[in-house]
Amino acid sequence: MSALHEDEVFDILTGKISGAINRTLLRAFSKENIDISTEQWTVMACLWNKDKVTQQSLCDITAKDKPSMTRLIDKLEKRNFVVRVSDPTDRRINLIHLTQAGIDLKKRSSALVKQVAERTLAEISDQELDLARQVLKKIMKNLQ
Amino acid sequence: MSALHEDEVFDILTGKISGAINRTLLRAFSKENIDISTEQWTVMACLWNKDKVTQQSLCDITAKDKPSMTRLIDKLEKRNFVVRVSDPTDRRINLIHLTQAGIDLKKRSSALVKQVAERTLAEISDQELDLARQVLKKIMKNLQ
DNA sequence: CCTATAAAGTTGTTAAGACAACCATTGTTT
DNA sequence: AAACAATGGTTGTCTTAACAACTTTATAGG
Repeated sequence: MSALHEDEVFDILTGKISGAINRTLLRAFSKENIDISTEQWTVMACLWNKDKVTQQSLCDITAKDKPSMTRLIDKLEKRNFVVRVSDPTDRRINLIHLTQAGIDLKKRSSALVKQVAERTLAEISDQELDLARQVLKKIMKNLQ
Repeated sequence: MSALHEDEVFDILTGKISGAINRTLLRAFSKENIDISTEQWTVMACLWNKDKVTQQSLCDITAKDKPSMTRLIDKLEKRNFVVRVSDPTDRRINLIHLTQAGIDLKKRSSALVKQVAERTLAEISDQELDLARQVLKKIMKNLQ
């Protein structure tokens, strides 16, 4: 009857789910000597999908704020996975370019990610997943 | 066909959902001059449900590690919402007791939390929510 | 023009999580 | 009883997130 199921909202709130996935993936990376955090990986995943974009657009996609992105990219640049390239037509803008090492990282990590995703979603049907996805979408929309 | 819907796993991974709920609630607290973080609130919520428990049991419930809990409780103690009480029968143990201020905080915050929860879950039927919950439960189980 | 405003990034501060190493106390095993 | 392991907490270090304040560059209005 009630629309409030506090325990479940609570679990999402505490980040139990995302935290658990995060830790699992991080351990998988470290086990394979891939020296990258999951946060850094999500930025890389954006770039593998579309390269040479602004920091701001990476913020929008990952729902992180600008300072967080600045520091993440600092670390990725230090590890030589990306470089900042100033946009000649608008000098406020940094376009983030993948390096060869950044491109190579995709191959090294994608098998691991697929493995973790499969383990995470085991025994969940496509139907169930679709429904869960719709609910999550509505929640995101409700929060703007 | 494929069980991999990477974009959605990705959203959970990035903590987009939990982050958005978190920020919304934090802003609601701060707007009402309730000086507490959402992480601190989740610990308080555990205590409102069951008082005088060990730090370890709070770790288990919130899925945080011991150092994180030590520091969260440091902060809650500094704000006078809880006190550490040494267990006389086992001197390794701190039992975390709510103070009167800690008890009072529940009333001040619960309306806000209910409001945010309602906004978060708007236009989502009980059926949908149940299904989503089952999926999340399976995911948690898959990750141990 | 030129002033105001907005956008893109950076820096500073504080809070939090992960991990390892550690201390104190209790339980167990001979 | 003594050595050992296990449990409950704390501290140290590194990484990350949120928010505010700031710099630089571009755009819009008068």
